[in-house]
Amino acid sequence: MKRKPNRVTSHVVAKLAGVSQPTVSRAFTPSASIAKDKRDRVLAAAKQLNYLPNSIASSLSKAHSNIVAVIVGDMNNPFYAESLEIFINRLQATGRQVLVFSVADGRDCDDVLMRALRYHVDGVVVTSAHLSSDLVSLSQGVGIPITLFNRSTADHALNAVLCNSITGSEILAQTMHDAGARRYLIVRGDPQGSTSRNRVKGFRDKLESLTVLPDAIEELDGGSSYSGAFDTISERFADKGIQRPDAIFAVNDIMAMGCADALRDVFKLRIPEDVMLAGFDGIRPGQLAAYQLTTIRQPIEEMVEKTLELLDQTSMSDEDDEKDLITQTDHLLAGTFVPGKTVPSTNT
Amino acid sequence: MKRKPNRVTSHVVAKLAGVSQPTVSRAFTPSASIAKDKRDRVLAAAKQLNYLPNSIASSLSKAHSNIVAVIVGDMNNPFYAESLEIFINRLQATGRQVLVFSVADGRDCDDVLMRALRYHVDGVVVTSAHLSSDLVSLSQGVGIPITLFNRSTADHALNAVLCNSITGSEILAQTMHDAGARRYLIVRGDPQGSTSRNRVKGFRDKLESLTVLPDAIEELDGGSSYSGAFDTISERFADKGIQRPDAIFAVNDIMAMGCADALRDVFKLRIPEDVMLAGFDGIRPGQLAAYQLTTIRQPIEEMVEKTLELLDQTSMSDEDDEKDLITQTDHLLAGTFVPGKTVPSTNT
DNA sequence: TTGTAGGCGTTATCAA
DNA sequence: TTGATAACGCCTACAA
Repeated sequence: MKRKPNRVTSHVVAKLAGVSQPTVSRAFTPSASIAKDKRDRVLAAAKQLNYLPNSIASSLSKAHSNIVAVIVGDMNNPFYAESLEIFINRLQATGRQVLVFSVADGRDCDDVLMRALRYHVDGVVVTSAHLSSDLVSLSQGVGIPITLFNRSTADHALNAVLCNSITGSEILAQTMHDAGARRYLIVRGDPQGSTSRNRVKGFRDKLESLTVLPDAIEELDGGSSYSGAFDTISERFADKGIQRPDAIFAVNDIMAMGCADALRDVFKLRIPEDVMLAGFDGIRPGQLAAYQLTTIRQPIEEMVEKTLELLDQTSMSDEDDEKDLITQTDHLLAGTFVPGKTVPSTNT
Repeated sequence: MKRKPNRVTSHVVAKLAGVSQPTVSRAFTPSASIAKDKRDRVLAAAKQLNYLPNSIASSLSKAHSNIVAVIVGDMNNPFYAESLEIFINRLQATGRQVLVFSVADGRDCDDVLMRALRYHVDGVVVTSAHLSSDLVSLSQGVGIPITLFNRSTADHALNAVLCNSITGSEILAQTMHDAGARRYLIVRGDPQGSTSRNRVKGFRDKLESLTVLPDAIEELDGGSSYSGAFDTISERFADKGIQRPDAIFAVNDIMAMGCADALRDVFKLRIPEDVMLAGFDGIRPGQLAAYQLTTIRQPIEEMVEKTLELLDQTSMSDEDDEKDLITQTDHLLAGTFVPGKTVPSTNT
């Protein structure tokens, strides 16, 4: 159980450079005040010895770790893959690193969050799954800020950054209605998830205000995935007895893609001539030539920016005075309507 | 600059539980020998105080961090997104965390690797970009193992895990040849990358052994991306003067998808009737109804498993005796031929 | 600008 | 099994 032989620490470098250990530390701190020649001497010694400052030790003495945890759910949904990449790039650009965690589906999010907290990360971004309120209060006790991304909690216990699902869905409902849709099918995602619920609600409410009768609106579960939606459509359209919808709203693009493929390949239906289709998210593959979905694009870049901003604010705030806490709330950003080719355009 | 007020450490818990500080540590170590009643008392106190063991401090005392760094290149290529997810799941399952880094295109990989090394990670997985030999030797000096994933180095300075590109490409060449292809177009990826080079080589060599003449084989750059390949095909096929190929081999699926869309949507060509097409990787979107690519599926799960195995072996090995070092080499795993529908089948 | 001394929160060592 | 004590490698005082 011997220690590694070549553990080269700042002390070793200091000795070689003929300076004190803190001077080595200063040489690696851009803002520190140190004589140029000493810094050069230290850096030379460091290079010679293959010395790298130990960020772990640094994190221990400083209060923060320069690490942000990101908890992702379904990486098969390009929306989350794209988001993750942007988080990584933004954080890297500001000298921070990303500790990623993946949560299968439902419950083990708590476990994963606990791990993140143990690393004393500077903040946690949750893009998926539900947190138990125990864990939320724990994180607040420990003083690590959490921000939800693309979802929110009923009680607004946490900051959340989202694209405005309601207004987005309303636009899609209006567009389909204008294009002459009469019978609607909504393919929802996780019924527990706030995002799917809001999108469904926005869509339904808008249709209602357009005097579409409730029994002209059908709703099915698409499991939030390509294959789930594919199967749902396959099953629904297989039954020729029931009247088919002429407009389908999938609450996210990945499901819309599943719908599109089922409609075209299994039932030889044309989109939008036979059935019109809309999605939500604006993911890249949904805009490929094979799909060109009519959808709402989430402003991912801005959402990421906002999320990080909130984390920083929250961690800045001194938790001495409880009353001074930043109010936890939802932050809604507007999405962009993408016309696409899966709903006929009417204004030309 | 006051410290956080509620810093609850093992000392605090120890005091409340009426034990010594190391006993608290033991209570959180499954394998430690500690009386059951004491452990219970400690855990109760910990819960009451919202105490979580500080993994950063733990990493400092122990020699390792339980963190593995994964450097990803192009997250828009689902192959890497899928791989990353599997790495995360595997590592999480074994009690380790993943620090992800993203490398834009070429050069800044060194910077990112340096950061990883500073965190004294247990290992580094590189799925993209080129490492300077300086950095490689630095990492070896520091004693942190690096394994390449889906790429290799010319000098075998590092362990690498790859799918056998040569044999895979040979199968594709044979299949297309059997299907009656006469004029071939290879769409390559990064010409610097070992993976693209090997796939091109395997394909060409096989064609040569089938007595296809070199001037019946064309090669173009597809930039390793959907849009790059889309553009390349668009440009090439726009020129009707030059004879068109009747078979296209894109060295990865994401480019094959770009080729497919360009062929179908821009030039109204049918696949495989007018042009046959093959990819490589076996990514999920490439098997969607809209594409159903003929391709080679990389055994990602096994590749990940092997990669982690190599990291563990290397970090186990005592670096006292230089001679005992595990030999760095390429580890080739076999891919699976996926028939798909973009090359006509001939055996039925 | 530089060096000395102490602390960050944990695990390892060694007696008891 | 338990507790005292010493690392782990850095940063932040503070004094020179």
